[in-house]
Amino acid sequence: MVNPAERRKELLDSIMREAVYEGAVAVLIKHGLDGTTMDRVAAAAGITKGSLYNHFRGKQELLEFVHERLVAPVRQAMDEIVKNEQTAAEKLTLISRRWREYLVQHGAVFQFLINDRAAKGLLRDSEQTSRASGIRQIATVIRQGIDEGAFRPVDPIAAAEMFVSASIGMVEQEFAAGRTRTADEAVDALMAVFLHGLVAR
Amino acid sequence: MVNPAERRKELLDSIMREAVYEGAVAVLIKHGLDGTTMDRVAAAAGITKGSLYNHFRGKQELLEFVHERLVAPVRQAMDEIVKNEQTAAEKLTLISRRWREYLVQHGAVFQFLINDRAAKGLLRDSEQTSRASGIRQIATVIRQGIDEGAFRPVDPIAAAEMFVSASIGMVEQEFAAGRTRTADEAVDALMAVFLHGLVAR
Amino acid sequence: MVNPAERRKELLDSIMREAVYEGAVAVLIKHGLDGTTMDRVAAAAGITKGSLYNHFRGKQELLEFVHERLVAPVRQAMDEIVKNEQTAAEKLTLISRRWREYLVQHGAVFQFLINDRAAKGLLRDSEQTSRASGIRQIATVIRQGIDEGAFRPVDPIAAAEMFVSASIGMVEQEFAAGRTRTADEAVDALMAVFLHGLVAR
Amino acid sequence: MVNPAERRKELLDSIMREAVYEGAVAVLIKHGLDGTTMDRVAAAAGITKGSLYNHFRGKQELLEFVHERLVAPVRQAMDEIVKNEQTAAEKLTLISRRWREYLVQHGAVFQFLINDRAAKGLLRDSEQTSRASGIRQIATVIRQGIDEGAFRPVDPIAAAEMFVSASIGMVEQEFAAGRTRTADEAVDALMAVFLHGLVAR
DNA sequence: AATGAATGAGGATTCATTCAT
DNA sequence: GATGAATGAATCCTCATTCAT
Repeated sequence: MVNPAERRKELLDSIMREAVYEGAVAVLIKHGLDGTTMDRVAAAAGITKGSLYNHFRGKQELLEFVHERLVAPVRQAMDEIVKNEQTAAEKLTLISRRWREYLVQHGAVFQFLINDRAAKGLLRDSEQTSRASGIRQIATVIRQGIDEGAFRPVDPIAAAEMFVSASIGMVEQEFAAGRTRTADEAVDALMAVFLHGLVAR
Repeated sequence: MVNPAERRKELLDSIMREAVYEGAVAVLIKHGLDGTTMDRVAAAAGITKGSLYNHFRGKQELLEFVHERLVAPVRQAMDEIVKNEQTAAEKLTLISRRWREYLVQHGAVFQFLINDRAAKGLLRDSEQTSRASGIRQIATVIRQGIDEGAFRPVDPIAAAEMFVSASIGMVEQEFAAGRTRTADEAVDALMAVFLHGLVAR
Repeated sequence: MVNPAERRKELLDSIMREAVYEGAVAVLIKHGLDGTTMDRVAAAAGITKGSLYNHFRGKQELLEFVHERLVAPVRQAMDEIVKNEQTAAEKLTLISRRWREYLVQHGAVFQFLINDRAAKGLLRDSEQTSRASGIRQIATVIRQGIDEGAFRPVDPIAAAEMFVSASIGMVEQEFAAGRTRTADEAVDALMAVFLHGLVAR
Repeated sequence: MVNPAERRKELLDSIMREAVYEGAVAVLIKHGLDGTTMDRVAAAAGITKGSLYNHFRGKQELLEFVHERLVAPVRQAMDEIVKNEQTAAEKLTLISRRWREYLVQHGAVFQFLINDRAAKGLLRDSEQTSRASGIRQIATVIRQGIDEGAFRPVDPIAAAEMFVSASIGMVEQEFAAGRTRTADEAVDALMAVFLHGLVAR
């Protein structure tokens, strides 16, 4: 298909992008989005600033690349879960658990990728898309639950927005307060409220 | 207690801080948090940059002052609602509605005050405190509900975190997507899920 | 009219602009327009780059200020000459001589201010205006000559463009070739051609 | 003389230089001299930047090559005109017309080739030579006119400098002002002044 | 207490040129 | 001879903060 020369080129390029990815994540963790300068990313990636600009058109493109690499696994996991043969409730629980694992694992980074969305022009599109697509997926699951008669006829979009925000919000508060919850605790608490509501019967 | 001279000083100072507040809000709306420079705030407040530093130790203190003034009314409203003689469910509904009104009303500003929270070092403490105190209040209400037997025995803190995040998240999504919900729609959707859960009976 | 404080402010400001002017001219002479960086101008003016930006919105504004200061005397001289009670031919001769003096005197600088006009966005408006206004003035004089019956009915604008371009062009060629003409030689040659043409009678 | 291998090399080389010429002109037109980077030229020529440096020592040499190719036809035309069996006045008129056609035709490019001459170190020599050689040719024609008794005994070099500068200057002003003259208008105006002068008789 | 000029430490981006493959 | 990734020096511009008047 491709000749060896091209293959090597692509390999080198992917190695490079890998280095940039890791460098950028390191910088994001250490200095925050605002402290993530091209200088620092280049240094952390072991290349020069000039080289960075040979591979990324600018800061925004670089950050979108990093963002995408960071978010892709979660998106994939969600895609699979949504396609499963499971009840809507089970799917929501699974999604909740996967997210939590991922958020906690990438803690310091998500702290910034999640929050700065609208604030800076840097990620607007990709992040907006990413959060929005998560919401769409969850809305699909909720709609499934409603169709199957398992869920009450709530507004699926609104409910999905709540679910996403609440999931992220819990993790955020833990980071902010330095508190910690086990995955079970967190997922149980979330699902308890979302599935059965606060009102006793 | 205080002599007239001091009194006048304080009066002048409060007038000045008022001007700064209004100027800063105008700048926040127009330029966003990132575009909110000391220069612009000074100009918008009708004073000079030097004066700003005579009244605020630095940018962070200034922004915290503005933030506090912005958030105070909401906090007060919440305090009153929490102290009311109403059921927990009624209180949550009221809080939800008040918030929504406030968020939508201050749209452009909250857009930034809410989002940039953790991202920049600028507001960390005050915002954290502010969000955290909201969560504490709501947790109190939820605990009340549990004690009265109206709510199921969920983790009040976790539930409060969800409630706050979901409320803000819904408004955020509306801003981001350019969509609009009426207050009733939004509050009904929120309360439907939080009070009765997704699961049908 | 103005209080002493304002007066001092303005004085300081004008001293500063003077320093910038001289620094900028020095840099223009030494490094050319392309080598005229904000850094170098600041250094040559004995201030810091930051200060430069407190007084000029950007490079373009700075260069336009320098350009204006450089060109103003010529424009004034021309205004006066045009208003004189003299024949059109005398006026053209006078203008030609004044220009030559000025061009030769400011040699190295004009070299750049004159040439880069359209090439860079830096001076477009002001220089265009400046050259264009010179052309307009000369066209007025030529029109006067025609009206008085002293000049033939040529196209005044076209003739003025030729006169200006030819005047500048001669000096340019001298600079470029390292040659030198006395003012008399140059003016005589120019006026000989423009007043009486090449054709013998 | 040359073996076939060398011959093929030269052929390839000339094809390549042709591509570079066309690419460079396209870039000059689209981005201006300042926006003419080696990257863009390489891309427009369909080769890689590295290759550019295998065929041109650097940017200056490349631009001088392009300049030369651009100017050659005009020079040739002038050579022929100068050698003609015509009166000096006829030759000047012809030259003026040819130039005008060429300048207008290559508008966007000349815009930069002409103006930036002295400003940038890029073309100094070649352009200087090119303009200087034009002046020499015209001076020859003027000298011819003087020798034949048709022209008055002006300084031929000075007059040639005026003629060249005035010709170019008129076109420049048209570009700058967005105005347009027909070839006849322009040539008539130019020759009217240069041949017969401003003074009426 | 007000002023506003001065500061200086960044930060994003561009580009001609080199060089290993 | 072609390739194109790497380089690194330059350049314009921003802003929080200080300080003499």
